[in-house]
Amino acid sequence: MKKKPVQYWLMKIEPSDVSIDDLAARPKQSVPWYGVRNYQARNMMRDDMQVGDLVWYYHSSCAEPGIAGLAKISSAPYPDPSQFDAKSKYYDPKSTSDAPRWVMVDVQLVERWQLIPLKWLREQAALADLRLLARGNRLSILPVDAKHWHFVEQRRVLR
DNA sequence: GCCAACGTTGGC
DNA sequence: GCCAACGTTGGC
Repeated sequence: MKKKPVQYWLMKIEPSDVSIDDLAARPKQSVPWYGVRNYQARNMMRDDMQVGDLVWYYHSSCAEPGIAGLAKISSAPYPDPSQFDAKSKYYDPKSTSDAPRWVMVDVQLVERWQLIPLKWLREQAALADLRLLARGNRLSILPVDAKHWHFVEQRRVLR
């Protein structure tokens, strides 16, 4: 595949599953992003992500939703083994090893941040069209525009 | 191909 | 726990 310039992503995870502190404590500070069962999110991992792309590690479904830190894509896409595990809640009986339906990537910690609350993001006029903030957004993986990325990069430490 | 029913997400 | 929004499923 042709190498693209670095791209930016937001990936949601429940901190009760793997919080940023859990990530920091893991071997290689890396986590396999298993369990995605949404075609749009899968397609982004399979077709668009490149090793080295940067990621906002986002805590969702918790008391303080927000961006918990910076991570990066640390592997090419590969089949998600949980789709073949009949005991897994992510088991997909329609998927075969010849034609795996679900893929995943590895995500590695770059830097823990002081949490950037969702509430703060919503207050920034420059982020008005950030996809995370769009009404009814439920996708667990979202692309982030460079302009939004850089805005947060400049402002997050000045809050 | 339509669309109602259902399950899930995720903020509050 | 509530509920709006959305994706998926399956009957027709």
